[in-house]
Amino acid sequence: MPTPFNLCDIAANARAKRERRKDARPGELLAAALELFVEKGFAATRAEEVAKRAGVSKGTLFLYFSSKEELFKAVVRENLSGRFVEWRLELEQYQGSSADLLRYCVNTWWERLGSTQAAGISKLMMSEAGNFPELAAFYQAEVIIPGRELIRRVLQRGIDSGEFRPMDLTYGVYNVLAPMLFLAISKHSGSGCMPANEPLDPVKYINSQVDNILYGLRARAAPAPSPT
Amino acid sequence: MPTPFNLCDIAANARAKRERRKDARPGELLAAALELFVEKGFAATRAEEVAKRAGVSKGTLFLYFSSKEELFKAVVRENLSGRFVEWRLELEQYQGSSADLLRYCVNTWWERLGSTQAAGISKLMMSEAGNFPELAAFYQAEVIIPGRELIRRVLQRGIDSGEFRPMDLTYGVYNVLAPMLFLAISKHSGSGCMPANEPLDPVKYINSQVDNILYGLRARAAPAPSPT
Amino acid sequence: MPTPFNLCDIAANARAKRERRKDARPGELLAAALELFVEKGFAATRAEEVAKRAGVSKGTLFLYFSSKEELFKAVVRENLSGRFVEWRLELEQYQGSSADLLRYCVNTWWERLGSTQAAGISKLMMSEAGNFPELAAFYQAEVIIPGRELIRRVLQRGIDSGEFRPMDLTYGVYNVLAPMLFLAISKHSGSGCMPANEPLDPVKYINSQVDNILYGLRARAAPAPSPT
Amino acid sequence: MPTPFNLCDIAANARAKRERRKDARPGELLAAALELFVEKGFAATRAEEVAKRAGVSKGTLFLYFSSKEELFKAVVRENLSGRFVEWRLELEQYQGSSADLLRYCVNTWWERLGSTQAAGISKLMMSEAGNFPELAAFYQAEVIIPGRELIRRVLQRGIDSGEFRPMDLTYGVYNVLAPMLFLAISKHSGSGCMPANEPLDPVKYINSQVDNILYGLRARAAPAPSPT
DNA sequence: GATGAATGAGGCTTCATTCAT
DNA sequence: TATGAATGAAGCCTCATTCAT
Repeated sequence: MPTPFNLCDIAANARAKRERRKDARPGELLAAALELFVEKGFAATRAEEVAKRAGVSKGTLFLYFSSKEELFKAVVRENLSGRFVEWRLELEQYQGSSADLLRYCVNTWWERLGSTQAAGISKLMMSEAGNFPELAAFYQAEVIIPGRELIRRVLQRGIDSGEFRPMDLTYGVYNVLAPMLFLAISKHSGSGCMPANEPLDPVKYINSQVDNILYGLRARAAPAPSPT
Repeated sequence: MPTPFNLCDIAANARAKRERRKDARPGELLAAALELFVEKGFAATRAEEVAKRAGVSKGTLFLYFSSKEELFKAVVRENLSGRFVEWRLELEQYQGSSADLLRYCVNTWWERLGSTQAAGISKLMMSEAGNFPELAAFYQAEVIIPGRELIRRVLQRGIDSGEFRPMDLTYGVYNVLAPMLFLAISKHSGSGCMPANEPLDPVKYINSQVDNILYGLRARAAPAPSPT
Repeated sequence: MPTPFNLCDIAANARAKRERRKDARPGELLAAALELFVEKGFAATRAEEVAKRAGVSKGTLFLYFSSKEELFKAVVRENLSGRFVEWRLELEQYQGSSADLLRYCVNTWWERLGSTQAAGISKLMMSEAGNFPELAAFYQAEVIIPGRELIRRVLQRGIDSGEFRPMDLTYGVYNVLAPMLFLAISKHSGSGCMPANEPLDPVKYINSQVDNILYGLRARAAPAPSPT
Repeated sequence: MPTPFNLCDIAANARAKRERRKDARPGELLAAALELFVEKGFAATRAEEVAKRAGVSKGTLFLYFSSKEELFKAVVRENLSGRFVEWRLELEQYQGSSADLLRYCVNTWWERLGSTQAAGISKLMMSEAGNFPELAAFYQAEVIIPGRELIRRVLQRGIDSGEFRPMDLTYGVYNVLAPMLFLAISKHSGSGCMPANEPLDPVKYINSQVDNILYGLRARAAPAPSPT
């Protein structure tokens, strides 16, 4: 381009640079939103702060997401719902014992989700679902139902193969889900849950829990019947 | 009634009624606050709505509690902190086996706390602790520390008597706490946690969990070592 | 009265004691109100705090004064308006020179009013008159007009006797009033007026000011004319 | 205009106008705030009314000033603190006699500050300092200390040159300050201070006061000693 | 007369969302 | 597209005044 620079050239140049970064915008906003939603919760996170952390202005946020609720849904899709398909495939192709699969399953969850910011979304939904019914319905359909189904399949596999005792899976899944959710919650609840001077070591905790679960699941004589 | 009424009787009677009403106010406000805090969370609960549900005006609330935070602390004291003393005594006087004590303990918790509104406070703290540091510190000192101590004592009792295997109690307590907290959370998280069409039956869930825990705790050969 | 004491007797006894103190009530309330009005201003003084300082309940305050404004008027009457009559008599009977009378006058003002809480009312009116027009009108009629008149008489006496130079008294009175008001203000303005580390010594200040005033008032050749 | 308009020109122009508007906002708000603070006092001025008088909404005010107190500080900086530097320079370069400097000084004060709204701030601080300690400390440091220092220098100059008699400057400054403050107060106190039918003519008042001051300051035999 | 519980209007401040540029 | 100034509804808390007792 020849020399006679003018303001319009500069503007055009700026516009070009802007457009080059344009595609990255939603991703940067989603990352910033994830961090802040997990840190402060949905209601307590200010739209302006999300924008600032993503390096854009408040107006730009609403250019990409029509409201704070839509931003949240996009965060859930990006970090949770979108991953169930590949995960299900992986579990279906697992070759070892069902006990190993369960252990693998929980550890994998920890590595890929539980230990990341994404786990904070679970904690968040538990407290804010009541105040934001539309978000609750969305989360229910996109995350909770598919997630439970995954665990159910692993347990059913163990029962079918004779490794696990027969059980009512509707409750059985919670033997697995409860410790996972609890760990996720405790990692994101600061002093609201755990004494500050005794933080939980996640790997130790997971192994302690899986040991317990497997004791309970293994096929053998029933435990002393509960006195109900 | 045959005795002769006079003005003094009437005045005394009136004053008594007035004072009875005054004495009832804090309790009514605390009950309304507990409901709303559990239903909506701390930040999302409006002071005016607490007052309305207690049948008084906005100003009256601040006559009894100097701020929303103080109201919350009072709710915690009324429903949680205040009960630890008698509970500890009860556990110390228990005569049966430690396995029975543990089962009794968890079931009692469910009857007296877990199944009541009070359990919602635990869920609430997990999400709002980060946004209200002073409340978090208060809750930590008044509820979390004493609660963990109670569980720890029960497990230690079983270890000392040879019923339970030796273990690192810092993690052991979570084998008990995690299912309790999870149940408390799931009962107060609406659709944020549990599928709406398959609600958790608490008693079944608790027995399922205690069975598992006791399998894990019983003194015997260690389980297959976790592959870490 | 014969023996059969009952609750009504006790009540009657209490009522008697109450009535014995009844006449003192308004005075105690006025004293408390003066203190607080001077300390905090009219708008910033809470009715309840006046009542508490007087040792009665909030309701009692409104029993004796129908509103906060009426309470203020009563304070002004008690502490300012009511004293002008005797003061005027005293000045009219003064025997010495007019210079001495002026010095006596200012020093007396300091002893009886300026150094007391009452002086704070003047400061108060200057700032709150605009927000409370009815109080302003009241104060104007009951205090400002009579007070100016007193000074004017002293100066006129000096002019008539040839001690003071002739002057426009409408402005002349301010040569006297300004330092008095300034002193009153500075004593009641805390750090709003005077540097905290150099408080004003009232007696030194008054003498310094009267010296200056008398220089200016004495009958003699006019000063270098102001260049207007 | 013959030159070819293009989009860039239009955009640049628009941005310029917008920014001109933005830059004007703080000034408009400060002007409105000054008026209202002087008229009603700090506590009695409602933030919303400041906004309305500046032609913006309540929210906009807090966009520029984080709280009512910060707004007030900005008003003080804009109208008082910010002017001391240039004023001190001006006084230091004055060439005439110290008597003339003093007269010039007081008249200049009247023209630039005393006769403007800014003088109302002084009155305001005297009454509200006690209720807003942080504002009091700010005003003390930014206005009172520097202001006194200015007067002190003028008097010291006269003493050094032999025009004025030696004196304790700590009290001497009040011979000058008192009439100035009194005038400022009386102009902004409405009927709280001055009889409505005899308003003070500031120039006459000032000259009357300066005449008096200079009589008192001139180097010569001491006045008749005060009888203390 | 005396009490103090109750009221509710009013003030400061926050923040999601809009829109002119 | 991108900006960020502007809006105004909503929430917490205060306090003069009322009134049943």
